[in-house]
Amino acid sequence: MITIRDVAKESGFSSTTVSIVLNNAPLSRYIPAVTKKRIERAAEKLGYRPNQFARSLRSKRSHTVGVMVFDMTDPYCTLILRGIENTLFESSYLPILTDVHNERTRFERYLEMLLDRRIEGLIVLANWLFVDINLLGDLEKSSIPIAMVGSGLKHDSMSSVVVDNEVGGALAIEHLYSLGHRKIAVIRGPRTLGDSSPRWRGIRSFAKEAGLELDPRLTFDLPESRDPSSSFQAGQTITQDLVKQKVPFTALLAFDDMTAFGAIHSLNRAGLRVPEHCSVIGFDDVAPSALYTPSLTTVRQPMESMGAQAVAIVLEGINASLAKHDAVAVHRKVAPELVVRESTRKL
Amino acid sequence: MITIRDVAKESGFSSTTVSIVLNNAPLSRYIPAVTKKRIERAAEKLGYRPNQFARSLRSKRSHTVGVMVFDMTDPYCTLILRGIENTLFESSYLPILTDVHNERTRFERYLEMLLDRRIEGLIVLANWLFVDINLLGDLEKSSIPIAMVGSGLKHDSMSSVVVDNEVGGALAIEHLYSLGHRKIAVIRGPRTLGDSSPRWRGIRSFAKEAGLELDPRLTFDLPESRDPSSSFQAGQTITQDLVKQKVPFTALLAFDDMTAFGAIHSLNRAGLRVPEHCSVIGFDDVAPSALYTPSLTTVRQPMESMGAQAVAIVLEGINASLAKHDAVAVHRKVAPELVVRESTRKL
DNA sequence: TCCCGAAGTTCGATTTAAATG
DNA sequence: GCATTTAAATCGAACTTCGGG
Repeated sequence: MITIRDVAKESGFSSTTVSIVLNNAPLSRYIPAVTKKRIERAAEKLGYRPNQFARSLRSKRSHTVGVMVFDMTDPYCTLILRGIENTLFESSYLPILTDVHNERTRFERYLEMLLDRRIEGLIVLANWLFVDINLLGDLEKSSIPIAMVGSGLKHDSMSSVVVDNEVGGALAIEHLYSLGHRKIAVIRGPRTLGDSSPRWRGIRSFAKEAGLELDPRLTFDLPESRDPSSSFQAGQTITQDLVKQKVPFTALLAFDDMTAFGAIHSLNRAGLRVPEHCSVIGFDDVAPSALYTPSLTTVRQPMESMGAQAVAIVLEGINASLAKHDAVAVHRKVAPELVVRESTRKL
Repeated sequence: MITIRDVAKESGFSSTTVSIVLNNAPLSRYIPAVTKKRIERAAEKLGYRPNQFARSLRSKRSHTVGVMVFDMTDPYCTLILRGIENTLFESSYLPILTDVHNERTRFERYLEMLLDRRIEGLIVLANWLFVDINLLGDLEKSSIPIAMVGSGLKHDSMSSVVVDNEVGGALAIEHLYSLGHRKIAVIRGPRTLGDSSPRWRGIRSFAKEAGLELDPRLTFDLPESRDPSSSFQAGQTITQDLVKQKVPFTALLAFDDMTAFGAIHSLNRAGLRVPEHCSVIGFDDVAPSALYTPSLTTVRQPMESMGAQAVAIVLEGINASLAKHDAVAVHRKVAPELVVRESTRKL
């Protein structure tokens, strides 16, 4: 390996000067262009790459951001991760991605590993359940900027980026309503999931305003579960029961896209075609939704952008602490967007 | 921050002894239990965490493995990544995940960043196209163990883990044949993709053996593209043309699951129900396949296991180089598995 | 020679303080 | 004081050498 001393020897200057020149340090403005040229040429010639460990040891910076996902296999993560990765790349930060599988021990172990690597910021993708207060305590004391994506907990030492669930819920029901649907089945999210109640609030407040009645016999809750793909299963069984119940309905509003997939599956089994016999709308717009048969009408979360915003917040936090002003936590609520595809149609 | 010297002071021993005890170094067998206890207690009490930069600087080890994905949004990646993550976690290695978006510049930049961080091994997830010889050259000279997952290139300085495409192709056609199908449309992979030709070879050799005739008018190729989701599009348009062509067929064998989704979509549009009017089989068994309507019969790649195997190979390589024996590249071909679901049925 | 522990060097960079003309 | 350069201290752990019992 080539060290800074090799470059010093090759260029004929001291390693101090080499360091100053190659880092464009403040002092470098005193250094004449010829010297710089010679040093740069020497470094180039030798293929010098500074040792990051030595550099980090001295400077106490890692140029690294930790990313914790609660479950990678959830398609909800994919695009958010891409947004994160893209934005970090532009700033030359390297992400360290960890997947905690919704397990507490994994969470703790990974958090420790990340802090050991001196990550300068942390992004938490809390895509599904798992809201543990103690756990947040562990995070707080780390004193690095933290942003949570996709979970509504407002904590004042951690920033957050969430979709506006209330608006989203309203958007969904409004779409069905405007297509002429009046008997609408609703599958709400699990009670303890932060997204569930605001989304339901949005639905109810639109219904009230429009004079639409939501039949309690057509309203269901997803069960609690730490497995995101379970919402497919639950969507299936709930819809089975719904059909058996014989209370008529012409549309179904699902808590998320996975639930919608499960619902469509069961509707088909029962001989009900989507959208001919029943319209179905989801939430999220995960990647498979566009590829489904029929392609799914849904309320999109701008996931890539949410990831990008989380990074922006964390990077600002890092810069603030470098400049010794301390940044306060930011809470951003982003607007969802209705995406109309094939699974809904006029009554 | 608490340093080793603080622990030394607290425990009353020198930092040398502390280092020896805490790392369980060879010399530690001379150190009496009481000393160890006292040092461990002091470390515990102070909450000592060794500085990884200092440690790595000295030991020249990073306990880090690089993972390069060619396109994260490809659902094919998800489970492989989980397999990788799981296995690395067990060995206390930390993955650094990079997504090169199928772009050469990103590839180069990330490779540089990873090598700068002194990754001890590299896993490349070459899920889709992009086979560039020069690029492999860049990799080779890095002299760390490398394993490629999902791409068939046999390079003798890099290990690889791939599914047995020939067996897989045969499995797929055999399934359709055994259900009584004789007029089978086939959508092959892109010509330049490594997986395409062995898969086709498997199909043909089974057909030959079984006396099944493959009508050239029912055989198509996916176009080249660097976007994995394009195979959905291509599957759609090819199937549209196929239907228009009016050459009768009762089953369709798609290159991969995405293609199958596109095909099902177009069949539905044309009023052909799957599997009632046409059976469809895919390849890969990506996560959405189980959730599709109808759920997709497919040939599964054991992706999680493939990821795990890649890690195992790389870790072996690392250990070998630590022990000064040099490891040779390993090429593993793993067996695919037929997964029968709803999209195929007896004629 | 075996056991126990410490002093001092090293890893490769950054940074401070200081020396030159 | 100014422009230019550098010797030496520093970051925190690991390892080599050495000394005393």
